[in-house]
Amino acid sequence: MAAKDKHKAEHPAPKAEHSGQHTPKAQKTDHGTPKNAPGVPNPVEDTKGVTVKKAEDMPEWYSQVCVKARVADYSPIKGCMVIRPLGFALWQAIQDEFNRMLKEDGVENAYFPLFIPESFFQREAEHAEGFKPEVAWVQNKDDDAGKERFAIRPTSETIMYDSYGRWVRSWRDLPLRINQWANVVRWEVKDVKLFLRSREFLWQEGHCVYETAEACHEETMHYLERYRQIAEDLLAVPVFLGKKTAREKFAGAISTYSIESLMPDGKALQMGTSHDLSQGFAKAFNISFQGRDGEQRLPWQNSWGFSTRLIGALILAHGDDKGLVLPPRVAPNKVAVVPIIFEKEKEMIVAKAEEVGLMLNEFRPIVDTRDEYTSGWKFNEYELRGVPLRVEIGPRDIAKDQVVLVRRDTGAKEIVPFLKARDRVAELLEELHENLFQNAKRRIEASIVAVEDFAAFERAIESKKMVFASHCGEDDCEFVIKEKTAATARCIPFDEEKATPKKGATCVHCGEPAKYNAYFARAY
RNA sequence: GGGGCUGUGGUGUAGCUUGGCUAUCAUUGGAGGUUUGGGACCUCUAGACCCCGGUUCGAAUCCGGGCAGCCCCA
Repeated sequence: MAAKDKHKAEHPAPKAEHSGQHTPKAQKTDHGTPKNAPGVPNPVEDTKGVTVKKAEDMPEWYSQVCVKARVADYSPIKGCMVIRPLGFALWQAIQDEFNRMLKEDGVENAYFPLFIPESFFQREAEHAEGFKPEVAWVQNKDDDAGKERFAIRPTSETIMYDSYGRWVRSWRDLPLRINQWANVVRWEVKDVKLFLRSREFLWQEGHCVYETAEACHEETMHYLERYRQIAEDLLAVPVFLGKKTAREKFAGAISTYSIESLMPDGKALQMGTSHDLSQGFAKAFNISFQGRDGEQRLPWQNSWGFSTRLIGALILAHGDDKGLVLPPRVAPNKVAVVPIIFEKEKEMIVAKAEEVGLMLNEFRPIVDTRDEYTSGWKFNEYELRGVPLRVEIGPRDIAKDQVVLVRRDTGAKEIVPFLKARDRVAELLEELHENLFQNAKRRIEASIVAVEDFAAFERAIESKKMVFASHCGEDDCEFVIKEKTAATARCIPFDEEKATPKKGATCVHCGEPAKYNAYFARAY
């Protein structure tokens, strides 16, 4: 069908353009929405909607929502995924916001190679050991016999710091602050899941070098706060901030800090990490500088990252039995305008819908004027796809100079005068964000239980809760807890008061004196 | 790391136990018509046995291996 209508989807054409009269037949030929028009779906696959309830079978629900809402799709290779336009639009919205932050902070984007020489990995022993099980290697036997093999990056510390070693000479070169948007490969074998655990995923990784430990630590914390903003203010997913235990920290870091959330199935999800690398990599990669005093010194480094896993988080956190619910600030189309078309008034109704689309242009509306689908079909479609607000406009509304607004989160309908629609849409989108966030927050708070003995710990984990408990801080003890319950230490809260055990408190598992309080849960 | 379940048009399925003619049904796609305030209806049409090997006159069906998906345990 005509390419002309491509514009209708997201950029409604002015009313005047449609003032010419056509016969119904000609109209269909000239004005039908083209396949693959942006925003307007072309349902080539199953369009029946999600067949299981979220609360009853979340793994199946999650998979169906990803596939049926056309966020992502499976690929022929285990653990690899196709990110479809809707999923990628979400990623781009996250990128846009984070790039804005980077710019504000003065961190620059760059790009380093996908392949890393094996010898680079071995320079930092703990790092090499930590990533060993999941690195994928490239070795072409014909060309490279006897030569060093290459890793496909699971993370880029080593390849980047090799360059940094040559770039940093003087204190004047510091701080060196670079971010990279890239794909990485971690060869997971078990429990792969779209977005949440895949062999290849997209992420950003910031890698900075500082003159002093203080400056380094400050920015390590600053980016943890940036991640909180991305999760909570952009995606409406509540998180808590904390420090990883020694067992769970990044291989090669002295401290790892993370933002953690709890999904509705009781599983914790790490949504971003910021690592204080101290001087270990600087030593291993010969990054040094001449200080202000003329002495040769080692700099301090951090690295921080989040991935497309965030998309999985927002799907799990907000979706419902009808499908996806997109938090308004990342939704590529915040509004879907659905005209209620009646044959005899078709021209007028379609024109009005386009006028509404134009009025709401800042919200990138989908204006679905196709007449080969009924309005009921479209309602279901945009609900499945998670569009935050639906605007209905039919003959009754036109007669009364009004539109009908329907929220995706609550399903609440309201009628607003035509001229007030734009302002009301803006308000509702904000309310929607807040409502999603508060609902998730209440759910999470209700799912955390403080326990003092191990029997209660096991019961709580078994009933899909997150546990807050005192721990001795011993790696072995933490390991045994994992063996027994499959739960891992998620983080030690920042709040000193929360993190410090009561006087005389003992470890929830081994009974030794407690060193700190931490959150435990089964995790993705 | 261990165990289990599953794989048939784009999607969901019947058939498989007990091998046999043109692989069932619905939906989706295409064409046409009639419709449109919560997944409309009619007519015509297109489209599939995961891959490799074995047993057999004959395999979607039985056997072995592989690949992929899902679940449970650790």
